Amino acid sequence: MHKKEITIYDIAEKLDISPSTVSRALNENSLVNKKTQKKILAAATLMGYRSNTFAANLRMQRTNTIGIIVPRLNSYFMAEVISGVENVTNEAGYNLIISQSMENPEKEIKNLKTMFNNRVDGLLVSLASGSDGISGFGVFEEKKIPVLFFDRVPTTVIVPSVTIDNETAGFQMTTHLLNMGAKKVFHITGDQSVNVYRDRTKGYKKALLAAGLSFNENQLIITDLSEEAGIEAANLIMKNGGDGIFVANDGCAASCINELKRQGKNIPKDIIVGGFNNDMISRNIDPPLTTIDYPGFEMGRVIASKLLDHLGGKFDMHSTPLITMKSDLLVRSSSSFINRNP
Amino acid sequence: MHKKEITIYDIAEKLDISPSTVSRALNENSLVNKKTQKKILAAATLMGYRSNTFAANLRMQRTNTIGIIVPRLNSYFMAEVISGVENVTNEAGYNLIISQSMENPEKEIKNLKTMFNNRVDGLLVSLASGSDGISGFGVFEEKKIPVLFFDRVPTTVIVPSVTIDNETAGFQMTTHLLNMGAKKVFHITGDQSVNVYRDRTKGYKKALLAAGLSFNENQLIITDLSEEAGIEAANLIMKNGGDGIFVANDGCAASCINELKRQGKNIPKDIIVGGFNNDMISRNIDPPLTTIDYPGFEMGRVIASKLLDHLGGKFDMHSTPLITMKSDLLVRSSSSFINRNP
DNA sequence: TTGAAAGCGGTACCAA
DNA sequence: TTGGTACCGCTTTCAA
Repeated sequence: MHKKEITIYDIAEKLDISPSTVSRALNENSLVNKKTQKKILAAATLMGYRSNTFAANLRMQRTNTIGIIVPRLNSYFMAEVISGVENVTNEAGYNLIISQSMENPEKEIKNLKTMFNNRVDGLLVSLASGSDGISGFGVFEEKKIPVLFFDRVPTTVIVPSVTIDNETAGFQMTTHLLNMGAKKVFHITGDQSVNVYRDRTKGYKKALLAAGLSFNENQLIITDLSEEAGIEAANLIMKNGGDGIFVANDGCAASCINELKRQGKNIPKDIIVGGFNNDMISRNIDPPLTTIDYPGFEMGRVIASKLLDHLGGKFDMHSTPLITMKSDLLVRSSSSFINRNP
Repeated sequence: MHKKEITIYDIAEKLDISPSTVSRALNENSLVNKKTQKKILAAATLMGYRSNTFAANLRMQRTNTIGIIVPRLNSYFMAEVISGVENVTNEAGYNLIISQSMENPEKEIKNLKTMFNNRVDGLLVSLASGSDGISGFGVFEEKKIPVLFFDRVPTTVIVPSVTIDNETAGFQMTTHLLNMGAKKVFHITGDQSVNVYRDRTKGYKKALLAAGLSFNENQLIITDLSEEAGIEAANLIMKNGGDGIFVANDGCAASCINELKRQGKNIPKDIIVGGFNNDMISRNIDPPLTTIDYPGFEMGRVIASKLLDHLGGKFDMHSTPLITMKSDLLVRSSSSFINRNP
């Protein structure tokens, strides 16, 4: 059905040389004569030759492909990360194959299997909530296929991972809210089996403690961090009274703020709020949201580079498994009287 | 370095049967005896066999991989689309390889080449601004590799594509703004060589005409639709005076509204505004933004299904090349006095 | 219902 | 610097 593909044999025959030489020339192997190479390259373009990756992969036992599995593709943060990853892998001539676990550990294992069967050279993973980061990964270890975790990483084992210091960030944010005068700070967060949320909560509690405040269980609101959850949490806070909120992501913080406003609260006069991620939304709601700058694109570039460097033998990921990236507290009007909009 | 992989030959040897039979059994070929098959399957799992996709691909001349090229990965809309695509392709056992053109036609061509060399079975493309959707695509046509365009599609040729009716949406939005009492409606949009923006502008002009208004060149503000562009546009509108704005995306609309508010304007009292896409941000700014609901996830599912159906021979994409999806006008407070927040 | 064997298109070792 | 050739692992035709 397809027109016949041109192979190195066709080129070899036409030029009356051996396939080995053609192969070498095409791969810019320095062993071949400059003139022969030029001739071969010219013939290749002329004949419309394209290399067959599969034959090469089959022979070389590698694929030039790296895989990435994320909990969900459709978040601003993940989109940024993937953009950063693509940027690096594409540059380096690697293919990127993507899948999402939909926050489902079983689907994660299924995706893992697919990646494995597709012989990815390396894997980037951000865990589904509820996943331990162990089940399903054994095969990769056995076959020495490098796996690098990022953002949501396993915590019961030490494996190569890139994160930010969520606990410190949570501590900074909470301390900031307390410093701005909040007396009763709520914390809206996600599934505590996920390291990022658990650590942010840890930082939150630590900050309360450091300020001599006791932690009250009903100030901790555990949700799925959706827009809807923000609204429900707002209602809860209206009922229980509070003057500060630290939300573990910006989208949820935004909808929470809006609900509070609808109910007549003034932000930041009555309640001050901080989010997390520095999503586009944090800059554009009213008032602009104090948040933690968590640079997704940059993280994407970092994890891809680490993995490729490891594959290239430039350094061993396992020698310094735990990498922490910088994150920053960004103070905006939602938590500050001084900068508040008129 | 790697532990030796188990192949069908290993299984064959162990069971003292031929590789052909093993291959058949593994592929659930009905020719093989049920008992033999059971035995083979058991041995395969026991021995830790995994099929080598490359050998199979090489032999079968197909890859079970589809490619997607988008202008930019890091937008809420694209993230939704890709999520939808992944959903379908993963379900169907296809791999998804992704790349972004960074709005650069040359990079688009490079990516096209990579996809081609990787022998993708089919390709999904949303064009870089400035791309004609022709250069670089010839090889796909020659080799009969199906290419399906979406959102940003070629306009000088008729090729399989999935879009929404941008002109009608633009017309609806503008008409709505006029109906709500706006006398001078600005339009902030993107590169007019891109079909989506050009068509929205067409709809905008048509609506003005239908309302008996003449189109004034300085009411058309062409930008890159970034957050910064929204701010600049706001300043321009402050200078020239206007009481309605139709912005071709929500992010830019959001920052524009915020700048107008900073300069003392009341939305919607002084100026009413409409956006495009129904991004998360549109629901959470103040006031909530009237917009066009453009369901990205759904579009992702549609394009992936179409392409896979085509590959499966279920229908020919070329028989009905132009598919238009539904989009809806969502009226919110940014353009309506009645629903306005107190 | 099973087996033998010829490829698919490269790569790389060994010889020349 | 080049050529000959075995081999990567699977699928499939033909024969048994």
